[in-house]
Amino acid sequence: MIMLQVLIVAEKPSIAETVANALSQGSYCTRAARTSACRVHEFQSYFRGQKANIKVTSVLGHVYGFDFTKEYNDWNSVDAEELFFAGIRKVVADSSSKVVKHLTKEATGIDYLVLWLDCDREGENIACEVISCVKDSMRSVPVISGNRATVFRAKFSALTTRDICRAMNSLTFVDINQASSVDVRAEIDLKVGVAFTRFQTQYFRDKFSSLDSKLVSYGPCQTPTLGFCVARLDEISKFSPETFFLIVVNVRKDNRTTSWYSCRGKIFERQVANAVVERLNSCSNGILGKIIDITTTTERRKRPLPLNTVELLKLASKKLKISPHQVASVAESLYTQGLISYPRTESSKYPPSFDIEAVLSELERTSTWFPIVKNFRERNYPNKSRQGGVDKGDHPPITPVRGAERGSLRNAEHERVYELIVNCFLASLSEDAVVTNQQYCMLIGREKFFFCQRKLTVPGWLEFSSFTHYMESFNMNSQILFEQNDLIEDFTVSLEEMQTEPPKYLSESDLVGLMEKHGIGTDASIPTHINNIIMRDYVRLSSERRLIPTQLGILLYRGYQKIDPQLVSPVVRSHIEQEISQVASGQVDAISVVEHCLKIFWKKFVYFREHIETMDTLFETVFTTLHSRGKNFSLCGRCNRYMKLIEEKQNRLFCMNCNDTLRLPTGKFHIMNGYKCQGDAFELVTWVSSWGRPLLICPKCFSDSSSNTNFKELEWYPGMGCTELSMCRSFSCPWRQWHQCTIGLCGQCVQQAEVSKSPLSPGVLFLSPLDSLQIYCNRCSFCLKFSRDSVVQVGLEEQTEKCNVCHSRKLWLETLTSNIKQKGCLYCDSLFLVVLKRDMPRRAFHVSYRKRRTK
DNA sequence: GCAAGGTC
Repeated sequence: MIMLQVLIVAEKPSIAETVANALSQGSYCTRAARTSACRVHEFQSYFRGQKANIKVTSVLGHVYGFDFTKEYNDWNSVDAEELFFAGIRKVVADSSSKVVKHLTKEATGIDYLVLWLDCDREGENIACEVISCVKDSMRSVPVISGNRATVFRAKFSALTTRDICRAMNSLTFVDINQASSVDVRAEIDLKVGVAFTRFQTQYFRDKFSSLDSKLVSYGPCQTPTLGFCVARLDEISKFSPETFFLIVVNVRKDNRTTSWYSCRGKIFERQVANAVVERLNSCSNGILGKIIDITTTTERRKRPLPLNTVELLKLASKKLKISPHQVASVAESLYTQGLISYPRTESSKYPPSFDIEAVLSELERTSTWFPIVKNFRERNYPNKSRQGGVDKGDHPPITPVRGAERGSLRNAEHERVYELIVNCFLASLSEDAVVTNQQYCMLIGREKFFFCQRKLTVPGWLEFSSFTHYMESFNMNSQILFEQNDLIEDFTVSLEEMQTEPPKYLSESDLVGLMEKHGIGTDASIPTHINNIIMRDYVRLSSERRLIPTQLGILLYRGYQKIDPQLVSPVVRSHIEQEISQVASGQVDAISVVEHCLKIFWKKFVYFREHIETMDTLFETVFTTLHSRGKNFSLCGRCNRYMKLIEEKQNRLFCMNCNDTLRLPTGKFHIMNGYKCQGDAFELVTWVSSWGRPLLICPKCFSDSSSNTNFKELEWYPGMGCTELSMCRSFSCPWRQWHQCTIGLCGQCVQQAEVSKSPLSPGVLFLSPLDSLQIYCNRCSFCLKFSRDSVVQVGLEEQTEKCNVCHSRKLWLETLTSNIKQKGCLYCDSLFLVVLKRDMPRRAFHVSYRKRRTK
């Protein structure tokens, strides 16, 4: 009988292992694979009635992502509007380059492929990515549906052995509609996000000098996220505080003072409040208060639901003051250490198969948790978790998996997040807390006053350390002070003047809640979006961890609102989501949705670009415009007027006349009076970079090409500015041939190359274009400065006459003593020895190197 | 350099 070859692919390594364990009843072999994370678990079993060799492995999330084709990557040559119609392609995601090879290798010769991705749209999409990776390696032709199918999809609702086996016995097919709905979302997000981001980044950077943001980004998720923060700011600033009054009666009884408040509540008119107080005071002599009513009510504080991701983010931010981004990262780390279950889940209900007992015994094995769990059990817990909550099926709620001793984890944040997760787990299985409210009502004259005593009669889940601070609001030990019909003699009446308070800025926890409510981002991406708007400097985090919009954030929001409020509205995202859902359910085809949505956003883009000047007035109030800054510097090639040099984080030249901005690199600039670029007639400038070497550049050529060039990684040599960086568009420009300044190989470099066997070619010595009494090497630190006390001028021979011995170009020298130009080689002639009062470095090496090279 | 979505 032929043994079938079956490959199962899961979305992540942990699920691959769970599946292998369940299907093989625990007897499988594991081997390493090309990607250390995606191991392969093998066993023999039956597949569709035949004996089969089954391999289970995984990918690491998406294998591919979308990007523009290469020609669209240049910010300067591509108009942002074109991006709406640009070609896009699927490219292997950064982290997945090994995964593709891994899949093709493992799929070689297989008969069947079983896709065990998470049961959501993204999972369906990744399933298709896996198919495209393995289709050429399979022995059989990949058929994705029908009787002759060779590619199947496992749909599981829980990761229990029973459910995994059930899923394996009822395999279905990949849902192409769901998969393509993900591509729809990706294409729209990419094109819209990148087009708007590029356009507004360039627009604002070229316009405002004090705006140091490298990037002014726009995104269908990040921008509405910013919107929530600014909307709250608006609520705060619109708020006008109102004065109100509370009538308070302080009663003394048994050496204790209690404050009773008028049943009228807040009184907003001062006259009314004063009148009531006066009436009470005027008749206080002889008038007694009387307790006319005592009511006792109980209030149940429900235990928390099992923990899902969003809830964890909110709780940790609120109670532990750790940012959602950080919590997500700590939880991931706890998960990979095997301490907690998978931390990205929407489920808030334990599945029926969930083994609570197993978790409890794991906790009991540590001395930290043993007494707590023991105490917990002694109260006949665990209770079944609270009614309500959702079981999404793929991942159970976040719970501890293994006990950890206090102090044994990586750092304090790990400790606190782990403790919170354990506490939430125990709390979700505890008793509800019960609060008893005792409300007393007292009558003085015709006025009623109340006093409330709250007692926590059943602490329940509030006893776990993460929640104990709730208990502080209850006066646990208070005795009952008053009885029905008691008469009160000893009291004073007073008026408390107060003001209504504005809402506070959004906390991270509030923001997570709003994003979840409006469907902005997913549990895994919400922390990233929040982090994004902080990193881009649209909001700042206050010391109380509240999100305060910055001026930039506020201006962007106001600008969008002025031009097109939908750009910041959360509704737009949900509208797109609805259309995508129709693709997923097969009601509409993907292409028409992409076209439809892009058309809408393209129109928005065009309108936004036409009206962006309305944003200027907003920005000008806060950011300095280029017009009002800078000093006249070099000549513009278009209008021949002086451009202004603006030296900020991003150096720029700004032509007021042409209203154009040229970006310059970091460093200092000197003017090269009169020398112009042959290509565009802009005046050349000398740039002294952080390496301290002067470099001649045309600002226009530099600005046009700067986006493609990483200057830090380049080595510098004379003439590079206008030649080697291909900045210059003119081949006839003499400045491309800047080797007028070069002398010859650097002796110091030659020596170093000898010693270190460096494969790098040695540097070149050149006369500084700024000061002809200085000679530099373009690579090493060698620098030669002639003393002004003895040397008048040094220059290169116009004819490129070279030294016969070492091939260096000859220099002429004019000294104070001789007054005539003398000619010689820097290395080989004694001429320079006299003025330098030293020999040139490593001449012998220099010569030997030359000789060897010329052999 | 740019979006958002998975996962390490």
